[in-house]
Amino acid sequence: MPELPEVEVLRRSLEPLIIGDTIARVEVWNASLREPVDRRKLERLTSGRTIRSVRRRAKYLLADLDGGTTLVTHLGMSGRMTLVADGVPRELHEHVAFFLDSGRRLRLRDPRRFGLVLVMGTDELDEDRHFRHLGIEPLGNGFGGRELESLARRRRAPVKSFLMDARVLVGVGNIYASEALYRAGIHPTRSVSRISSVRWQRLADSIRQTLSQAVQEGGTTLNDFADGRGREGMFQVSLATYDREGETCGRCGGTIRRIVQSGRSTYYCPGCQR
DNA sequence: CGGGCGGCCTGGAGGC
DNA sequence: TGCCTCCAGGCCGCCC
Repeated sequence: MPELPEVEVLRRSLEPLIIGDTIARVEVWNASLREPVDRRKLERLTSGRTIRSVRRRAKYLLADLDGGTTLVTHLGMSGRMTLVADGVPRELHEHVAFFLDSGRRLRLRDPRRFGLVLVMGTDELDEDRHFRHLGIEPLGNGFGGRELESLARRRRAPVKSFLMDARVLVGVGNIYASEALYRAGIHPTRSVSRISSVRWQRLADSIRQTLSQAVQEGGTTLNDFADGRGREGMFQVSLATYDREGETCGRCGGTIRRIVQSGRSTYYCPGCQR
């Protein structure tokens, strides 16, 4: 579910609410997420510690705690993290919760259990197997057409799969890959070996624009997504192609098509994308 | 090695 | 109403 914009929206919403608060205790009702949650370690490395910063890397949310540890969470496909008062009853599929000194709890709900909760030393993040292979942050410095073009050298994958490869760049999932390609006017099946420098530049600009706009609009809520206060996003209204098979393209009046690439749906406009 | 595919889960939608 | 199949925003390991 959540791609870069959703995790960034979540991060921004939580940051002012939880910085300076202290984790009093942790509850793990169901440890079987994508990887088993290590209760002992989680308890040992988080309880009694104050939250000093809230960051994002790729689609991971990172909370740096006192004592040089970082709490890592990933929402998988269906995860939602919200801050509620202690007294609010546990919701369906609420698997893990952090009770804070302020009398609130940060809870993780994740029906499909593709999410992740980990804790590690802050200095271990870069070498950790979840992070070490990750590519460029598309909203950070050092991302542009030139970088994309050089990463594509000696590869021949379809450009849509390339954009979704976390070793290349992070945060772009199935929705934003389709949307960015539409804005750049590039056909999703085009091989990365056959894209000109000008079009790489246009694609990098489109990725940045699409992601930034989605963050501004609070992310895309198709089913589950909400920020830390439970507010849903608005970017689904701005989607030009995603989940719009058969609808009319706003630019050329053609019909949006759906195809399957590497087992995932891709949406595009045959008139606008070459 | 790059790239495609299946599997991990549950729930919602749509067909009959 | 129920039952079945298909599909879903991520990621990883396996295979060719």
